[in-house]
Amino acid sequence: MANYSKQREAILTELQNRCDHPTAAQVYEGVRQVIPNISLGTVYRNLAALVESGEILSVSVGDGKEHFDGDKSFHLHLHCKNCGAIIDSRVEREKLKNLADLDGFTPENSVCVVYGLCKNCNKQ
Amino acid sequence: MANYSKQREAILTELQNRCDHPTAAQVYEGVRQVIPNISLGTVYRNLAALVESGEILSVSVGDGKEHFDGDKSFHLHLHCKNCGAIIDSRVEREKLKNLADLDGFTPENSVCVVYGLCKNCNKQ
DNA sequence: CTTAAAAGTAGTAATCATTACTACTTTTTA
DNA sequence: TAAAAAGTAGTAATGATTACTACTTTTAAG
Repeated sequence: MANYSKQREAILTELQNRCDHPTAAQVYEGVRQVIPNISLGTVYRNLAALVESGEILSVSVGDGKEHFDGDKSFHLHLHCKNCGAIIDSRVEREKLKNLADLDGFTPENSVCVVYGLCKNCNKQ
Repeated sequence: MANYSKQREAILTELQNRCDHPTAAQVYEGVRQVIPNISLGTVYRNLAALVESGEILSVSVGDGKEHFDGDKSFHLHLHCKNCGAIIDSRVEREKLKNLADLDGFTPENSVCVVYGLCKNCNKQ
């Protein structure tokens, strides 16, 4: 039934080859090295499909752009409100309690979002 | 030095009086009951200021809009990918490990973002 | 094979949440 | 009490994302 296209593969590969959290536009720039005439719309459509199929994660930090993450293992995203950096942190879950000692990062707040299906939507 | 205005107070009150996670447009609609000619721009500006000062939280779930939360105590946000609902969950932190048993919510993925200042930006 | 339906794409136009801007009002402070 | 500072309403502009159209690639059936 199809979910193959060299564009989608290039997009997934691009995401898995980098360890930051690129936006759609950044993924587009990266993939253009391989497929020069790929369309930005194609990047958006395939990123959405990859999120939907669970192959990648979408990370929203509130900077107006959606970020994407090829690493699906559980980790925190430390977002600097000054420079906008998004830093991965594999802190033990215990430390989630008081949010201290995050490699020099000074935490102020945290927001956790769990994606899935609610009780009502589960029953169809 | 100012951070008073009846508009800002009305916006904060609106957020604290409701227990959902309204968007800027929804806050605007609510506050208009009290200040009918308030401007949408004023709502955006004050929401940003309230987030900056730490009085409210911004919650991004990846639906293209920013949501705001007057409840700053730690809790999970369960986001249904079907109906878009954002449900509060005060699950014990232990359960973060396997993300099961969230009141009938079927979890697929989770993303946690910690806001603050990174090591570099800390040193000015 | 080969051909028609299905799925995907490039490129462009449209949408819409958010931000910027301007003239005006309220608050502060000296 | 008057001038500077901060905030506001209303509108215009921005920019990330989505929709749309004509075209290409893939799939599947005879």
